[in-house]
This record gives sequence, C-alpha cells and structure tokens, in this order.
Amino acid sequence: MCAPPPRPDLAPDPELDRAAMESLQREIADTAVFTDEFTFDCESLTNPLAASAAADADPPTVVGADQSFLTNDAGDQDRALSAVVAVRGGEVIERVAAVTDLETPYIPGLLSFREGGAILAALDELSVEPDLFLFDGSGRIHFRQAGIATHIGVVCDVPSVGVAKSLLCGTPREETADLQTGTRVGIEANAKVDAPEGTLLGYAVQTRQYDSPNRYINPLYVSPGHRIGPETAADIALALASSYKLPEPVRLADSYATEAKRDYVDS
DNA sequence: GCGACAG
DNA sequence: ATCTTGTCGC
Repeated sequence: MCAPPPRPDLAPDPELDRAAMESLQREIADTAVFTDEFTFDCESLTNPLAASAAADADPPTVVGADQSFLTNDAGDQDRALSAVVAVRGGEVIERVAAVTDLETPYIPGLLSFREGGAILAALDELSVEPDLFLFDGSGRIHFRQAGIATHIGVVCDVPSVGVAKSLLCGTPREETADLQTGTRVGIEANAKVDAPEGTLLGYAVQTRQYDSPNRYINPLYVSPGHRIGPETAADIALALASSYKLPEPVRLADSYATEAKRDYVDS
C-alpha cells in the first residue's frame, strides 16, 4: 500500500518473548473494533459469477492473503512467502508476493508473529488501496481475541475478516454438522477465551455443500478481524464464495502462494 | 497430570 | 503449512 501502517507500533514483532506477544495481543484486541465500521458498499461485494452483479455500483477492493513456505537445503522451513490478491468487482486487479525470513515456529495462538511480517511486506508492495482484507486464519475466534486477521487489520486500520478452515477455540451454539449451503451457526466464547463466556466471536459458515449425501464439506470458521461485526463477516464470506468453499480472494491468494513458490524455487 | 489449539 | 495415493462425482 502507498501509505505506511497507521499503527506500526503494534506490528507483530517475532523477537518478542511469549509473554510480550500475548500482552501485545491483548492490546490489539482492545484496539480492535468488532462492529461494522466501514464506508464501502457491502451490497456491491459481488463476484463475476454472481448474476446479480450491479454494473453501475462502484465495488470495493477486496484483498485476500495467504502464505506458503520455502525450505532450505537442510529441509527446514526458513522463509515465508505471502501472496496477496486484490479483487474488485469480481476481477483480479493486482497480485503481489513477498518473501521474508521466518523467525518463529508455529505456535497455536501466535500465528501472526510467524506470518505477519511476510504479509505486511507483501501489502507494502501493493499499489491499490484495500477496502477490505480477507485472511486465511482466525480473527476474533482466538484465545485473546487477536488472531492474524485482527492483528493485521488493526496495524493497517483496514476492515478485515478471518476465514479459518478449522476451529481454534470457542464453542458452537448448535450442531455444525450437515449445515445447508448459506447457513451459519454462532461460535461463542468458552473458558479458553479471554472474553465473557457466551460472547459471540464469529460463525461456522457453510459456503458450499454437495447435493449428494455421499460427499461432505466442512464449514468455514469466519470471524471479525477489525471494523466488521460477526454477522457482516459471515455475510461477506458467503457473498464472495462462488463455486468453491473458500471466498474468492483467499482462494486466489492460496493458489497464487503455490504458484509464486514454484516460480521462486526455479530462480 | 490433563487438555491440546488457526497455519 | 507440507508430503502423497486413492477415490468420488461432474
């Protein structure tokens, strides 16, 4: 992005010790806004495959991000590649990628300190101005309500949504098996979450399901990152998912992360 | 000791 | 995340 992050002081620093990381996450959560606070038109979050795409509206720029990892000669993952794809009105308008050294191992709950640096480096290369971020990982569904979507959203002060493929913490309010396409089940805070029990953290969202009773697709776990409420976060995930389980911007970032990694390995 | 968790 | 074969269904 052209402008520097509004809160560089809150950036994920992999040099911090564990206690300091957790402390920073509490500060991130305090700074985060878990209600709708954005100016773009949510109704024009259409994609090209949606027949209802309004040609006259000016659609927001949605940026999806996902990471892949590079291995050194010893066989260890030593670098992260962050792939970022900007989509507007269902069209890809820009793709950028950045590679940074990994400083921290993967620790559940501290993902942003491992991958955040690469993401911020990639976003720095982006020339378009994002209206909304979609990340592969949790937002408010997190022990300290500060998953990677919340962390990066707050640092950049850009509305963001977390899209995770599995549940980190929290409790579904109802059975999440056999949900119909387009339906959702609330995920609320349990004892493991630093929030009053019962707090609505996000939703299990069934963006896609097979017709035949033989094959089955698990729901996504969608939660507010920053400046988005839980209902809208789920609405956004559903609106941006077309033929696949993942919302288009993250699905495209996912495949670009694989593609860019292959290209990077060549050279 | 038990529980155990995004990517 | 990443590594793979096999299998289903369009």
